[in-house]
Amino acid sequence: MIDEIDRRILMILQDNARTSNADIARAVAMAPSAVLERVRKLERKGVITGYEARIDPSKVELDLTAFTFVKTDEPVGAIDTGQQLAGVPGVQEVHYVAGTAAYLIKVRAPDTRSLADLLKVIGRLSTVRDTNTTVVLQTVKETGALPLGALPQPGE
Amino acid sequence: MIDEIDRRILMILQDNARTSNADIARAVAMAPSAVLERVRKLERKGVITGYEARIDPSKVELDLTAFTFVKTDEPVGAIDTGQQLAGVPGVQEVHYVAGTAAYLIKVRAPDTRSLADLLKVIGRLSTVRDTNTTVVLQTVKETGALPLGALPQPGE
DNA sequence: CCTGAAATTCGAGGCTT
DNA sequence: AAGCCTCGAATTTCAGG
Repeated sequence: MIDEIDRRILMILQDNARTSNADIARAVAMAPSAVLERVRKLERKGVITGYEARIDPSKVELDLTAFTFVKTDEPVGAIDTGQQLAGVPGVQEVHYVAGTAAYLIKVRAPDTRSLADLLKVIGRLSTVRDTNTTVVLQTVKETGALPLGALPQPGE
Repeated sequence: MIDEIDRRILMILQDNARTSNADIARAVAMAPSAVLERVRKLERKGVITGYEARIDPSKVELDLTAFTFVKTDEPVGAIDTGQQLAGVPGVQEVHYVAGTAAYLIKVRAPDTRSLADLLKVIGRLSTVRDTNTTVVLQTVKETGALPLGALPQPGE
């Protein structure tokens, strides 16, 4: 379904979504229009789901990152609460995780006061039992790029 | 430093990094070249740090997402271990978090076996004391887009 | 996957504040 | 100096073969 050339195109676009077709074409030794055709097909197949500009949070007054475990009352399998959490401004990610029915969410806020407000909004949702927040002090690495190349070897 | 037009441009590019200058120009009622000039300046100032293509993990055999707390021995303030963690293939994010000297990392793998391999590699790092992994069962929302618009209001 | 025409990019240069 | 505009050659993108 996805051949070696597609993988190389995906790696290039993950690294820089604005790489020109001409440059990609040179890298994979094809005509620019053929590259474009492959990219469009990858988009249609849902392999590429979009293109995002990455913004430095500190440059737009969003210095606070936090991860919050949200425990809920809802029946196992339902993700109603998840949808509600996803709709709260400042919530970047919502993952349903193993263990006690809970979500792990990633949150951005300008400061601790805003974070408190955000957690208050979440705490008010009817199915939310409690929350447990871990504040990030420093982010060493942060990328959406998937490991399309080599994965770690067991080693032994 | 960043005016209202810049904010609108950033919002558009966060949503779709490949939006043409012509389209952005229409949206903000300016000439395309002026938009380009602003984008270049935002890049130079470090506000825009890059452009990433988003790929559906399930379409490239990466169905497993996990968050792992990594406790270390290293002195407070050092992020040496963090750099090492960032270099492990499959590790997307590395955050130094409050509490006991620990990192929270986000990890991608094709399956549980690969995840185990990855955790084995991490466990072998000399400064790593132990790890605690939470596996994601379902991802409801996942975006790198920052909340540039409205943030949640306290409400009361 | 390649060729050719319409749309877009993005630099140069000029105008206004 | 800073910001926007118009203009035109290089590039991107789409239709068709």
